[in-house]
Amino acid sequence: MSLRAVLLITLQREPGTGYDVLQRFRTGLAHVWQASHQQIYRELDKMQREQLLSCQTVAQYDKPDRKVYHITSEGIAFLESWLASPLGPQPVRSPLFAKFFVWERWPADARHAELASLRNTLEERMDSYQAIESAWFSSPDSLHPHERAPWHTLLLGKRLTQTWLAWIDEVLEEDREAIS
Amino acid sequence: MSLRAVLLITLQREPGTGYDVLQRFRTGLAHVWQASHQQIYRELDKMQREQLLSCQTVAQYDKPDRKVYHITSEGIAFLESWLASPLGPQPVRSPLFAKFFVWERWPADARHAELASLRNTLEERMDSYQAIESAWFSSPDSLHPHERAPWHTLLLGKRLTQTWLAWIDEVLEEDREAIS
DNA sequence: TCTTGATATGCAACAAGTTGCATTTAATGT
DNA sequence: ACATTAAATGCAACTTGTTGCATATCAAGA
Repeated sequence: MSLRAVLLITLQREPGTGYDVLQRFRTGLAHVWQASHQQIYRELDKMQREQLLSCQTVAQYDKPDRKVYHITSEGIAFLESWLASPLGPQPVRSPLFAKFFVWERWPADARHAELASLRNTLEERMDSYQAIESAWFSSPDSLHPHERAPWHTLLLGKRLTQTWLAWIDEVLEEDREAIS
Repeated sequence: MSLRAVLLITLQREPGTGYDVLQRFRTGLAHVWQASHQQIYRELDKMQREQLLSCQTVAQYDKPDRKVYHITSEGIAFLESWLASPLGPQPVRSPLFAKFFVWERWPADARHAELASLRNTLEERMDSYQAIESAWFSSPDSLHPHERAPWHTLLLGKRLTQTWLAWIDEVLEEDREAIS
């Protein structure tokens, strides 16, 4: 249900195609939602059939058509009711922690590769958050109240990522000491 | 795939029934994995059919049978190969952050209810982590190296939860100021 | 006594997300 | 000249997770 809501949120700000949404998920919405193109296209199509979105097909000579989706009044109603109803707790599912639980069976080289690659992912994530911050929230004090809210989420995203990074470094350090 | 691995991990430590696993997910594994009883029962059954687990049906007079699952050598092989292969990044999906993106459309009372209930969930989570720590890791310095690893994950879980709590309080505070 | 909650298991239908495949055009790099 | 990447869309099959329902026993509390 949340994918729908996120699609409505971004299309309400600005109408666009499936591909446009995919790009937004990769850039300005990177810390909010990620989905594959298949999922996006399928959901947009379904939402159009359910009247939450309307679609203008823009023909382009010698190129495949662009399908530009717009939110409808039904879509707005759906979004408002989604906003009004509480989310309910998200289940904890951490395969990495599971691996830590069987540390003794986890081969050292696989462990190091895993943690190094995770560290890398987190640093890239940090960079992308930083990029979003520079692009949209360079002077937080002069933001309108409703612009401050998304800025806060970015702040939390950064803090959580930093907490992870610090922890990984501690674990790697302890592992190095244990070997020596 | 990760649910399978988690089931193998806990059943390798100690054989048990679906219900047993459900209890472990609610207590000692609360910061690692959570799943509903339906999911657990179905997956255990499937894994038995695929020879990753064996099952002893223990009849109990006047009570429904207990199905005790044990890991097989194939199950161990599966687990080892899961441990050896890297996890790949988990997609970011945060419906709460999405709500923050449309702050201006998010009714104030729904917002407060949402944040208060999340705060509550996080504090309960913190308590359950604390309970796990007291029960299993009361003296971290005297733990064996492979016992320290799961303790580390608990530490990270606590830190992440605390980061969330601090952030929520900041947001609530700013919101109160904005109203006054 | 009656109800609630814990123990213990399961089916069926559905929703959400992944993986693999497939197409066309244009631009850019080797 | 050839290969790759980006732009742009989609289908089909599969896996994973949720929701609603259903069953039976036992203990404890109102």
